[in-house]
Amino acid sequence: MAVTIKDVAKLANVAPSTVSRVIADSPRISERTKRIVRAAMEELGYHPNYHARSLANRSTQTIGIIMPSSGNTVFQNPFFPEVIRGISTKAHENGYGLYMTTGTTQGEINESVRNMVKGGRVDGLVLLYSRIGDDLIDFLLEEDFPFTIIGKPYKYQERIVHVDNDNFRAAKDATDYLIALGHERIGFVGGGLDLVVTMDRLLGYEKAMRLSGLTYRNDYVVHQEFLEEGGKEAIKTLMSVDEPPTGLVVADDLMAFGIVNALTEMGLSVPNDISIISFNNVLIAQLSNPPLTSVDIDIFQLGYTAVDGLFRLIKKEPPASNRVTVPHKIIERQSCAPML
Amino acid sequence: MAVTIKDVAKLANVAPSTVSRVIADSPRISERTKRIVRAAMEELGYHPNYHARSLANRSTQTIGIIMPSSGNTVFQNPFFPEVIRGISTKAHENGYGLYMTTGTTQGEINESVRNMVKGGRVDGLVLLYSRIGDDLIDFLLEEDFPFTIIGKPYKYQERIVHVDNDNFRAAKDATDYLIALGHERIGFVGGGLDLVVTMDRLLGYEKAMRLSGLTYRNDYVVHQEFLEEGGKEAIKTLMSVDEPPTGLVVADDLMAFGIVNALTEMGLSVPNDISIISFNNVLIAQLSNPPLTSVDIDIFQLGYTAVDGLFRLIKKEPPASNRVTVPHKIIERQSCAPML
DNA sequence: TTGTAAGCGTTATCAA
DNA sequence: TTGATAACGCTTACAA
Repeated sequence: MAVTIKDVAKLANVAPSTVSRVIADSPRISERTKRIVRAAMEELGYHPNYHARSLANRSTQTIGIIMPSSGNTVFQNPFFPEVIRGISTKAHENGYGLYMTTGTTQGEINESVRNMVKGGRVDGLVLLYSRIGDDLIDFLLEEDFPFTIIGKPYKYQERIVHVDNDNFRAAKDATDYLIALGHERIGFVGGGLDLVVTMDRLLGYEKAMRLSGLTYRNDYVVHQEFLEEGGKEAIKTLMSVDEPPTGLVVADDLMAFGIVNALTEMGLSVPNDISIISFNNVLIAQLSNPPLTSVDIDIFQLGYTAVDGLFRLIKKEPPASNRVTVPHKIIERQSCAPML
Repeated sequence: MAVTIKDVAKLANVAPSTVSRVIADSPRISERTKRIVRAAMEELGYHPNYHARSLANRSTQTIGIIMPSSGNTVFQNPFFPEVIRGISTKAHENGYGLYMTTGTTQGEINESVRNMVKGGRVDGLVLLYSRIGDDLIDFLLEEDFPFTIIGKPYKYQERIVHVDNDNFRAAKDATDYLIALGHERIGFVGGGLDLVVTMDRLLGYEKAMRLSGLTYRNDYVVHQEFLEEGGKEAIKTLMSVDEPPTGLVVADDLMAFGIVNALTEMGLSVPNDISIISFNNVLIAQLSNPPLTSVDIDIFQLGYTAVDGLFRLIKKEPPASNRVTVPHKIIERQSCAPML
């Protein structure tokens, strides 16, 4: 059996409560007693039991990370490691650890979130996605449980602390970039339509098209998963319409990469035949051939800031604002060319 | 205050212990009682408290992941997301969650591991690296705490369950591959010399060189961090010796990628001026220009199998073998050319 | 088949 | 400044 606070108390000739106070470095304990108790802890190799502590304390020093379903495929997209890097950096700065489960279905995810929350397993949650109609949000709000969202909540935006890019604007900028190069037949490749980020970017794209007097065509808009495969599927669809687009706004680098590869296989060239601008600016964007012009959304910062907000919530400090917008910027590389 | 087992007991008109048994689905409780209790749980929205449970139980249903120091930079290498993907898949299959802390220094890591272990925060540990002289291993062995290593332990190999590639052989294969292409001046770029994997691969490289009667030159061997930057540094050193190598065995794709880029900047071409074969076969290897010939080590499987072994340990099932070797294979792409 | 009661290892409250 | 003692919410002998 492990050594407990009682063993230490016995050895140090004090009460268990005193030991507890020494652990907490309470100012109401004499330096002398502290020394003695600490010596006893040292001698016995004492370490506080985490669960007993959390139970008495109602605090866990850990935050939960909720990923979109199928953690299995999610890690294939470099977005997630990078956002976790931001999260873990901030968490670590505050002595917090990270807990994550991966579920294959949304049902599994919901179940595991309920367990985390109701079971008191974590002090707060960061949601790495925002899906339209997600009932997790209602649940968390109802429970009054601290959480932040990376992305824009599909409702209750004033009530939910979230960190996001201005995706509408970013997509509009990206589209305008293509338009400025002289493109008129511009397509859009997004992720699932149930993701808020997809909607925002789609809207930004649409706005740019309309403002420039270009026609918005339904068959120029395709939705796929944020994976290389998704890109390949998307481009097949797009190239099969009459008068295929000459420019593409793609919501994810990995998808764009898939598109470039598929195009190359078809004997078409980027940017000579088709220009592509994508989102995220992960390493792949640099490595792609040609390197991709991509909208940098500062993924690390997204994660870091979300945790910052979460800590405020946990400490019940009212946040300055419920929404933090992380700036984006277009990184120009070689996947876009002017129309002749 | 949250709803507890007592509230449920009261509503269902049974003792708390009965409720507990229903949760555990004990066969010694009548179906009728189970129904009543479950209805009560439902009605009150009861969820068991995780910490109380773990405390009474001494089981946490979570496994800890230990990464090499500075989790901050570690996620930049795609090795880690991929290995975590394997880990999380297997963990999820068994209803386990993942806990991870990131430390900036080895001291911080050690401290947080001690806390996890002594504090009973996790049921077992997976170490994602193996460093020579790592005292974590002695600690864990001493505590008799379940853990597995991805890589080869630097000592006690018969006692520690670990999952590894045959890195000696893999490096020998890689070197032989270059030799078969006619290269004679072959360099080696590895990670930190304190990593066991580096040593194994270096030894394999050396063996191949000697067996083929080629000279092993100290100035052909360089060690750097497993990052793009590391690669750039390495190649600077290597190109400054007299008679620089014409072929390179590089222990990591990301490094190799850095090398290729640096070489390109110097006006040299891969594979025409220098052939490169690297390790890991992550996405970057495909994307690099030229695509890299790389030794696939099945990272996912490494993670998956390590957790499998860990569960055996936790359940005290003696494992078939303490060492599992995951097969490697060379994926040929376009970064190697024959010497003329 | 179910109830009683003693832990599990802390923290927090109230006295002293 | 310290000590008793009652929570915290659950599991598990031991009884019944």
